[in-house]
Amino acid sequence: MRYSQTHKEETHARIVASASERLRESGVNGIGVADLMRAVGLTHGGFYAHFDSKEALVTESVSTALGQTIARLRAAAEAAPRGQGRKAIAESYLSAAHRDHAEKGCAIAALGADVARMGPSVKAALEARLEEMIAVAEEYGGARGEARPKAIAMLATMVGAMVMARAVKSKGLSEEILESARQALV
Amino acid sequence: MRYSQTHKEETHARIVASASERLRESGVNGIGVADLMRAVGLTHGGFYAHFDSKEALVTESVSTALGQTIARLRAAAEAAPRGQGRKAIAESYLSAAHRDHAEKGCAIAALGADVARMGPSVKAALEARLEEMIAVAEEYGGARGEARPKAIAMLATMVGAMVMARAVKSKGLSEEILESARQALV
DNA sequence: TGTACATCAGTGAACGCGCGTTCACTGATGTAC
DNA sequence: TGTACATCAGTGAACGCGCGTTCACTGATGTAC
Repeated sequence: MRYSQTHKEETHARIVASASERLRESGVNGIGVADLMRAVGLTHGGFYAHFDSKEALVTESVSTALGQTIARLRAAAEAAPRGQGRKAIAESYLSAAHRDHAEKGCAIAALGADVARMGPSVKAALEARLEEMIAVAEEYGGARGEARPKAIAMLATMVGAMVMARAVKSKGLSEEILESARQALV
Repeated sequence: MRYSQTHKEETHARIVASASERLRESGVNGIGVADLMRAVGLTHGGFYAHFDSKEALVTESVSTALGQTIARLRAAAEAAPRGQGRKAIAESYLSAAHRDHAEKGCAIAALGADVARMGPSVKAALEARLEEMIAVAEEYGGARGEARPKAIAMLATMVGAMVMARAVKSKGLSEEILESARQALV
């Protein structure tokens, strides 16, 4: 086919963008390479011309997904009135929309436990993005002193609340979990 | 074989006890029925005499696992000096040992995202145990007023910190996450 | 400008293997006589 | 007490299917002449 010089890179990016959603939706072991390729209109045979392994795709997908989440949190903080950045971040993350659309949401909440069972390169990719996330939370945290541990604890509360809110059956308890976390992050 | 009246119940319990560890270790889609049965010295054919489906085993396994976690947290709180229950719960949960042994740890941190993708009966089983966990956190939370939301937020912080501490590559950041969550839950 | 050719992104069959589930069967046991 | 039998927990082969990965091949393209 020999398209333009950037054609392969564009296809690669399309695969990652699509896979990052499908993986968050189904879990790493919940969807296969063939389905991930089919989702962008390709066949599975071509997969290994783009990635060394499924794990390599997961690595890129997690990084891409978290990059988007970070951008969203930063945008929410910047759009908020002065001094309200922390609150805006918490409310953006702890929304019903986020809970109901894991495929567009935080990859730590959706795939954190899967990544914990994978190799060091996936964990390193998640870690690099987590450091960016900590930096954002720190910047808008409004804490005087101890800013970094407070930023980390804030993220832990958000991630844990999202995992719990999704794993529970009753809508009432799910809402209560999100609201409790929001209150705690005032 | 026709053993004693309780023989089948004992085998059933042995399968659940073993599976609850293997599932936390590997994730719901990371280990199969045959391996789970092999782990207790049985063959996979007998599985459906004990459970309607793999999902039914996951339901029982999650409930059993969380029952143990709740007992452990309660024991830590009861062993602590008066007024130190909350701190004892946080330190028990946010330990390096817990991070390094997911198979013996909290099923919400290990399997929460998997449960979120499963049917209502698994979610209902997790929810029932989560309510017990909230009750324990509330009892020892030491909060005056707003005890329940504070208990929920505490659990969210613990679960999220554990997920993040396990998903990260560097030991330093992992420790920092646990320590930040401990500080936040003073 | 027109034609032959080298490139290489993507195809699809195949590899060995494990998945969840079903089912006819086995054989050690407690019970009935 | 001794023997025949009904029970049923557990066995293992088989179902159709999907898994991650490999590889010989295709065919539309940009380039060289």
